[in-house]
Amino acid sequence: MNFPGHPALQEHKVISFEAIRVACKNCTLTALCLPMGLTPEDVDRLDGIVRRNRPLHRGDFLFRAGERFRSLYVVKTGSVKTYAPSPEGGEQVLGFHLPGEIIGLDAIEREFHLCSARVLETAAVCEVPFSRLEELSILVPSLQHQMYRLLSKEIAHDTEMLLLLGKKSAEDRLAAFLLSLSQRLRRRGLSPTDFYLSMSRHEIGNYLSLAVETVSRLFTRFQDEGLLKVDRKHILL
Amino acid sequence: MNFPGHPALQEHKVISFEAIRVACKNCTLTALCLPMGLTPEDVDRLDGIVRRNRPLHRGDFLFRAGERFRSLYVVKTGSVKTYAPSPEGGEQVLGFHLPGEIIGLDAIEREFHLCSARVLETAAVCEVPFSRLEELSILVPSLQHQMYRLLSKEIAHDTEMLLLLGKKSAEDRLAAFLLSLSQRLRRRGLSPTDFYLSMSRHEIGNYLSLAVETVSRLFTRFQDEGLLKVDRKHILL
DNA sequence: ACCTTAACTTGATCCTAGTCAACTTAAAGA
DNA sequence: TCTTTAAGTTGACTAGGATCAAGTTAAGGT
Repeated sequence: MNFPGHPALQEHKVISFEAIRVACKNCTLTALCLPMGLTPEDVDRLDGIVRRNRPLHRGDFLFRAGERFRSLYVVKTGSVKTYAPSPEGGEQVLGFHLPGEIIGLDAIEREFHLCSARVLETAAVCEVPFSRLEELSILVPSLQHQMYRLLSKEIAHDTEMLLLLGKKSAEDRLAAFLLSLSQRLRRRGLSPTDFYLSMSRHEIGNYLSLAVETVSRLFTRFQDEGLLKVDRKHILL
Repeated sequence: MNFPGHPALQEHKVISFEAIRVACKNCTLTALCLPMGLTPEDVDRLDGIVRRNRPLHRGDFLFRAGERFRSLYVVKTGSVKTYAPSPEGGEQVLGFHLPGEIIGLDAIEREFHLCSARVLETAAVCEVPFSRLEELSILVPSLQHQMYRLLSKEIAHDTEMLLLLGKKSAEDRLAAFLLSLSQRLRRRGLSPTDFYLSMSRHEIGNYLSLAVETVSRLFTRFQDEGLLKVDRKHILL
C-alpha cells in the first residue's frame, strides 16, 4: 500500500521496471512466495515458468470474473484488490493483496475466475501459468509441499476473515483490519505503524460490510481517542 | 443433517457400523471425495492409508483448537461443526460439514488446528494422515491434482461465505444459508426440499452473525410468507 | 412417567450503524 | 490556472436487529 514512497512516484516507477526482471532467487519476497524451501536448482526451474510482465497501473485488471483460469499471480510491488462484481453493478470487495501474496487460488477447481482482480497502486506482478506449475510440482516434491502450504494458508486467512466479520461492532472490525494490515506490512519489512492506505474509505467499508460514513467516523473517533493519527490516506498508529 | 431417517435411529446406527468398513472404491461419496479421477489401483493405494474409526456421537471431538495437525477428516455420514473457541468461553461457528466434505485443510500450513471440530449428529468419519497423503500424492499425479482442486474448492467456498456475510440483511443471510444447505444435500442425493437441521438455532445464528431470536423470528416469518414449513428441526421448502 | 434443563418462541425496548443530505477537500483534466 | 468531479467528513434522522424479559415446548436422565 503505497509503501516505497508516496511522493517520489517517478522514481518508484523506475525501480519497478528494474525490479521486475529480478529472478526468483534474487527476489526479496522469496521467503513469502513459492520458492520457500526449494533448492537453488529447483528455484531456477520455477524461474523458467514465471512470466514477468511490465508494471500495471491503477485500474488495470489482472483478470476479470468469468474469465478462464490459466495462471496464478504474485504481487511483487504495489497492491491489488479482488472483488466479486454483482450483475447490478455493485461489488463486494474480497481482499487487498500486498507484495508476496498470491492471487487466483480460488479458481483452480472451477477453472474460471469468480472474482475480478484490479490494481490499486502501480504494481509489478509475476504470472505463473498453473498447468506448468502443476507439472513442475510433480517433479519437485518440495514445491508440492509449498503449494499445499500456500493453499492452506489462504484457507486459514479466509477463516480469520470470517472470524473478523463475526465480530459484530464496527469498531472491532476496523481495528482488526488495521492491525492485520500492520502485521502484514511488518512481515514484509515495512513500517507497521506508519503507512499509506492504497484503498478508499468506500472500499474499506465494502470489505468490512460497513457504510463509508461509518468508516470515516471511526477514523475520526480513533484519532480523538489518541489511538492513531490519520491524514487522508496516511496512517500513524 | 439428520438425513437417513430421524425416527429410526437404531437402524441408522447399524447401517453406520457396516458402512464404516466400506473401502473407498465402494464408497458412495467417491465422486465428492479424494478418489475422484483416480484409477482403481490408485484408489486402492489411497485406501491403504485411510483410517476408519468407529462412529462418533454428538459432542465428540474430531480435534480441538491448538492440537497438533496430523490428519484430514472426511465426513461419511452424520454432520460435524467447526468453530473457533474464544478464551472467554464464547465461540464462533465456522462451518457445518456434510458427508463428502473434508475437514482440517486450514491447519496444513500452521501445523496445528486453529478451530475445533465437533460432531453434531452421530457420524462416521475417515481419518487421512496428512504426511502419508502427501507422500502418496508425490507418486500419484492425479491425486495431487485432486488435492489442489479440493483445497481450491475450500477457498472458493470460504469466499462465497464472505460474500454471504457481505449481504447485510438477516433475511438474505438465512435464506442464502438454507439454499446453500439445500444444494449441498441435493449433490449428495438427498432431498433438497425436505430435511432436518442438525444444528441449533443458536448455532445458525452464531454462524450467520445473527441473534438466536432473529433466527427464530425469521423462520416464523418465512413460514407465514409461505416460503417454507418448519417444525422444530424439520424443514420443508 | 416424572422432573430438570436446555432449546425455542414471542413481545417490548434500546442502540448501533445505515441512510439521507449538505458541505469540504483534494485530485484529475481541459 | 480554473473547472469539474470524485472522495471524504460531519450532522440529523431512521430502521433493523440486538438485548432484555417472560413464557412455552421438547428432550434427556433418573
